[in-house]
Amino acid sequence: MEQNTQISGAEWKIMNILWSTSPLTANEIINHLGNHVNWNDRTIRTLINRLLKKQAISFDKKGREYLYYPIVNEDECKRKENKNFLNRVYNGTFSLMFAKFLEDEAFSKDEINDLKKILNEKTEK
Amino acid sequence: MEQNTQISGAEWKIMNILWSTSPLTANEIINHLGNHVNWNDRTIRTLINRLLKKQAISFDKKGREYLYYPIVNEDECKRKENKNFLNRVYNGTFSLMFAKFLEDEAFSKDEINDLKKILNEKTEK
DNA sequence: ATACAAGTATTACAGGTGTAATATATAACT
DNA sequence: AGTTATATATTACACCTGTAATACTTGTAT
Repeated sequence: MEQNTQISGAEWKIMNILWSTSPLTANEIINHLGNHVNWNDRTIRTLINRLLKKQAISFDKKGREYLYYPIVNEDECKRKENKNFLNRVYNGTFSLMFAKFLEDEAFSKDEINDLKKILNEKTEK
Repeated sequence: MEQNTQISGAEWKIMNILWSTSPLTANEIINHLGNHVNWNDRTIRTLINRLLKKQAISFDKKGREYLYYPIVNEDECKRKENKNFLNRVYNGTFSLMFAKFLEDEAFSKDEINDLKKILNEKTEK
């Protein structure tokens, strides 16, 4: 994917599915999405085609179907989105963002402990 | 602002300025932005007008100038953006997002301690 | 070999966005 | 009071997005 092309909100749903399971046919993608969203099949196929055009995914042929798989790196895309979001909303200040998330989201004790563990691991390195 | 209207990436820059300092004239906004971005004055005025139309900001007249100020709540907007971002990129799983941010961003010891403090405060409540 | 079902490819269309340029109104100076 | 400099308001335009519908192709069953 050209470094300036961008994955749109709707397209992210598809990328996340393909990053977690691939390759998948269009129909399989549609089925996976069935649980989460309420889009027309046509719409999903449009999004798949846009991702192809953006060179975020590619495919191999299997009979008359295509088997789609990501060709952009998940970590890299998420990193880029993180950065954009942080800059856009919080002028790049992570602790501001973090504080606001914690304010609003409800976390169980376990989840908070997980976060602490993640932080501690970071500290040790 | 209607709850379905959205603040665009470029518009966020202006909202963040007005949330931190207001009211401001268009020229003052342009000056504040001068430090951060490289937009034509015309562009900035367009964005101000779009925010007016979206009823995210309003103004009082001062002579021939307008004094702009936000009329949407900062916390609420950021909360909404947080939620959208988290859902879009991480399927709503905060710890995934958190881990990835920590992976990629460079933090000083002090910053990490800040984060820990924020977490501890959350725990105590 | 042919028709059809089921894929893929192309086209549609309105509203949002980045990025300005042009037009209009008016406070203020002479 | 008329002119002008400077604000604001309107218009422009191409690309992106959400959301499909329609057209085209082709593997496969008869």
